[in-house]
Amino acid sequence: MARTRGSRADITGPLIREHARRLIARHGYAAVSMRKLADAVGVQVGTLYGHIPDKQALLMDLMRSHMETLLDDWRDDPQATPVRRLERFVRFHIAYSLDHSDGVFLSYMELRNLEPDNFHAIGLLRRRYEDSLERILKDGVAAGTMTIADSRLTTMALIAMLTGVTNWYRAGGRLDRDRLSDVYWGLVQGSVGVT
Amino acid sequence: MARTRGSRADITGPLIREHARRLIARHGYAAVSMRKLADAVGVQVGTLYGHIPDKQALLMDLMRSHMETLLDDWRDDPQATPVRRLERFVRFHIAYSLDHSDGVFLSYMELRNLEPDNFHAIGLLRRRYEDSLERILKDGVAAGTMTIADSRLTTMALIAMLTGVTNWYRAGGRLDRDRLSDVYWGLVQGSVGVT
DNA sequence: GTCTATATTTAGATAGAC
DNA sequence: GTCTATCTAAATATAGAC
Repeated sequence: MARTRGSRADITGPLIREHARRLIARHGYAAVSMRKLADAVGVQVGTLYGHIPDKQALLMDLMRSHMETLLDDWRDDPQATPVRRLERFVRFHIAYSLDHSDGVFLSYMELRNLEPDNFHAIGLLRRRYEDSLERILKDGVAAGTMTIADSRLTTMALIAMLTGVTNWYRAGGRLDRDRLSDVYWGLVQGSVGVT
Repeated sequence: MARTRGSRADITGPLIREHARRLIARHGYAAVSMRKLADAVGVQVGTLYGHIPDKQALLMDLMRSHMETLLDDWRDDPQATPVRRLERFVRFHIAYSLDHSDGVFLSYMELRNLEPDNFHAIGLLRRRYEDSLERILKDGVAAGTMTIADSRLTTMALIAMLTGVTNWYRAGGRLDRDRLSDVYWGLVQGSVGVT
């Protein structure tokens, strides 16, 4: 039991990431000092550097893990019809965005604070996710069940529309989540001309 | 001609705002120091404070003037049909977003850096703009030329979709602006069930 | 109106004790 | 693994000269 003062090695690392995600999502990367982060976690500043090399690495860790979880959670079903696959994508994206709103917000807002190499790496992961949607749209056109003027533009437009839900939806509000997804799915169906 | 050293009172104020808009849109409010701003403008730090009270007032000035210009430039035409009014809104919003991309981006990203009173004031202006779109959608439903499950949600979804164009559109790219607006207008028509 | 100089606070990061 | 103490740089803002 030769423990030092407040040692809890197993949980401090995750705690730092949790608080950093929340604080940066709320106030922005540059506005969250290492001291404020340490205060939120309940440790001293120096302690942070036992878990992360520097502030930029912390941001990159948050963004990379967010994108990897997103890509890992989304599983397209190539057996289903394109329309059904699109519906699954819409409902998945909304649910994921609401369940991980801080991560979604942060990953979108803090791209500009990544150093060039990190920016490029995250860009590749984002592109993979976008492409998985574009694949569905192209398959829908090929199958004759969707009408789309420009699949790339439509991909970007739909993702912007769906992700925007994090900006105004508040739990306990006028709409419940199922109803929310239903309405969005209706908008998407119309916009891609589902027959 | 008793001018002091580099005095050019008439243009320094506007120059400060122009550079601040560009720098904050690119790097974020907290990341742009008054020194960096002064460097970009070509004056010393102290000079800035002859034109603005403090950094927060500068941000608020940028956001307020942006919203007021937006509201002033958008003129609905109550004589036209709802569908025609919606088309005008879509094309206006895209053109405005591309012509003022720094201002649009900044006004969206830096809301969280406004002090409470300022946040509230900007929120009211944003709400007025949103309401002008929702009015069109409601009129379209009443006229029987649009099918909309939830006008408020659809308003937020459409604005998010249209504003998203600033995130990926680059002048000189694959699409010209007219073609871009055409495609977006097609998406919007479908999503609100224009008959 | 602008510059130089400075007051004061806060930032990211590290060293060494426990 | 964590804390205390500290280094160095950079932040916002102001005072007074020209």
